Amino acid sequence: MTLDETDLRILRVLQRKGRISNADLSEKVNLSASACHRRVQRLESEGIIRNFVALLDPRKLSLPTTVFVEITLQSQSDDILDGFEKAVSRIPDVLECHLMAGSADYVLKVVAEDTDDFARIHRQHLARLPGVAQMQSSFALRTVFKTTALPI
Amino acid sequence: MTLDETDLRILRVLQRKGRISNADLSEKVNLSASACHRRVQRLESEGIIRNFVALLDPRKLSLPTTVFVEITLQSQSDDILDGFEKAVSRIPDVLECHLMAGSADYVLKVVAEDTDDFARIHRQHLARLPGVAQMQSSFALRTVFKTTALPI
DNA sequence: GTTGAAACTATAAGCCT
DNA sequence: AGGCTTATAGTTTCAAC
Repeated sequence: MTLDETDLRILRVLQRKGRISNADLSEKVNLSASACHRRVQRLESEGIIRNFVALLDPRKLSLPTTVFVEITLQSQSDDILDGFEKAVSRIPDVLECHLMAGSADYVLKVVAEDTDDFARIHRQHLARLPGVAQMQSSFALRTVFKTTALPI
Repeated sequence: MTLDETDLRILRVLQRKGRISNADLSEKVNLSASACHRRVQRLESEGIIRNFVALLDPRKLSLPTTVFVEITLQSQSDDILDGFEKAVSRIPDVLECHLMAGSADYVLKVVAEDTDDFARIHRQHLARLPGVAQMQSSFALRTVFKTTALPI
């Protein structure tokens, strides 16, 4: 399960052009089409490549608002944490959930149409999350940039 | 540039399976292959679909550590902001940069191998960013979940 | 928006070096 | 492991409805 420089080159390309044809990819990494295809298959089956997705434009879908929500729980017992994580994972507007070190227990990344829509998400979903002691929402005024490409 | 329910169905599928064949996609959304293909082309050319990418497993690539970095600048003048944004966009370890309302000016999402690697990123890149007055880093202990699929 | 057909391209599997 | 060949499968463009 070790990655050589050719594997990394393949991954660097696929992180940016997920629908590149195998022929074009093989040319970019100086490999025959069949050898390249075998490597991509291996990277997929080993789970290095998780999946291929389309990235959509949040603004064109009227979801330009990103909000980071810091949450402190009433306690750090496993039951409370599990219950919270299960509940939060069911909210489609929450794109990320991280368990944090330090002050807050969790940070959520939420997308919304606007502040009103975030108020709805808050009322309908966030305010009903179990075990929450405190919640602080920070609005992004503008997303400067965003990438899914890991620095490899 | 208006999206009907079929467009949304196409987008919902492609957000999760970016390499699904047009034949399979057309079946899922109850459309003929050619009509489906035309719609996907339109969604791409209109920029609703930004691009197709491979999502990699950060853990398998030894990048399991996510750090949120809150940054306050020395001033909010356009020059300072532009200089900061230009510089931060050149750091490959920074996956996201958001201009924030409220206390901090910017929030960065950074990935690293471990705390030592983050120390290197901090020393090599973050500490050298122009116009920074204050910086506070918050480590994620665990990413509970993460998706790129917008709630449409 | 649908169907069907044609030319092209990509993918999978087997075999050789 | 890479590379080559063949068979299968998928894509793209066209026409006509």
